[in-house]
Amino acid sequence: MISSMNKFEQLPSEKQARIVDASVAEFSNRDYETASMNTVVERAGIAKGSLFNYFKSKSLLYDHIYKLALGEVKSYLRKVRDETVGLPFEVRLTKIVNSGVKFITEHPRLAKIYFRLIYSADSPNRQKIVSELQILSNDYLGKIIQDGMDRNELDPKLDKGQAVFFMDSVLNQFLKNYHEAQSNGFADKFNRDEWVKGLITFFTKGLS
Amino acid sequence: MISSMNKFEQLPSEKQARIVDASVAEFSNRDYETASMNTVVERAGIAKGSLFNYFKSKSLLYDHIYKLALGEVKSYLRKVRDETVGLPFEVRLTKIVNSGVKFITEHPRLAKIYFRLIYSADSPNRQKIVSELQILSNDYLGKIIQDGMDRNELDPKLDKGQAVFFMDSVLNQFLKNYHEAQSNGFADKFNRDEWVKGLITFFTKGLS
DNA sequence: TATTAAATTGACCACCCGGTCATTATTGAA
DNA sequence: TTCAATAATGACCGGGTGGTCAATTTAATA
Repeated sequence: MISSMNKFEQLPSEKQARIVDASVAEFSNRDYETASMNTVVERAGIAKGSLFNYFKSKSLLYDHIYKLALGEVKSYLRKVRDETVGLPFEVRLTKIVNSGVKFITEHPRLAKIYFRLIYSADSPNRQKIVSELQILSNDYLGKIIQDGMDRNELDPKLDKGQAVFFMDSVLNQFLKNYHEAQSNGFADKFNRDEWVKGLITFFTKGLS
Repeated sequence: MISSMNKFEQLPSEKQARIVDASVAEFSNRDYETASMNTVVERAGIAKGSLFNYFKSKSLLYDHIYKLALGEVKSYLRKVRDETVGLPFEVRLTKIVNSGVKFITEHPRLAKIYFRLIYSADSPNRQKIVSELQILSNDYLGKIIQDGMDRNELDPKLDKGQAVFFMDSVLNQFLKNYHEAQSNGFADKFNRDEWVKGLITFFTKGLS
């Protein structure tokens, strides 16, 4: 099967990089509807017709870009999970949070696309993407939680679906705030270690 | 001082209602940038010039509408807090969640505007609004938590700011999901009591 | 080098946007 | 009933959008 973005993949990689960079820049600072193909071609230094030759529509370009962002997120998560197999729940969680922070620091624009994806109401195919992410998250955090239950670090009678949801909510919101603080220059006001400690305590012991 | 929306306030209330209804409809199903003044005037059955006579700009109309939504949210929250003064933490929390669910059911469009406000990245004055909401939330949940600490139901050494953040993240995300499930017709798949019980247990005892 | 095939270009299209303002319709006082 | 003040109207404006395509440049073949 010939992919619909074959044309793009066959471009010299330097040109691909310019286009990806311009698209990431645009989709990270405007939401999907507002992002402009004109701006992308200007930044990339190519003609509009060329971009529409490589990607048949704005929506297909967006597909390429958000999948790229998600792929990077997944790679960070997979890495930290595999590196911490067998370690206690609290240690793993700490490393996961720190890995999230690292991702945000190293790929702030991809992070913004990721947060737009999970929090905004109007990306194309949003419903499909969100439910894919839920499965991903259930799988990922689900395994971490299951390991914790197997080691008797977590309550074995936990509703795993709920537990995943709770952790996911707090972790994403924390990282989103961290990301905003960082891109506003307030990152120093964030005592990260205090927050990570607080998160762990909250997850394991609650508020009482 | 003569308010800039004096013109609007002096309209016959039936006309006001039509305009508010049309605006709420539009701002609830498109985000700020994408929402169309043309659509609003069509729905409201008035001329475009009239709308711009009542509100000098799209942004001022949006101000009016989101303040209306926030006011309604606040009124629900204030009511349930005042009605539960002196009750145990868990009971209060349960009633707060149920009140949130009630709000979503009774005002689904205002709920959508509220969630857009707190989760989307691109409303006008977003930074200002979000920090106002943080203060509000700190005040509101802060008091609930403080009461819990005073009754020795919660750890008196809690970092209250963190505790508010954690609860806020989970509660908002839960209500947002509930709202989406409801507007997609999947509300019956949501065993609300199970979730409320899970939330309370998570907040008080954590996952272990 | 001559010829053909493929890639690149940007002017152009129809459409929609927020906002304006001269014109028209409505109102209330004399 | 006249007339001035006010309210309502919608055609119109400049500008931006995603997308197209005939014309041109570049690359490959012979």
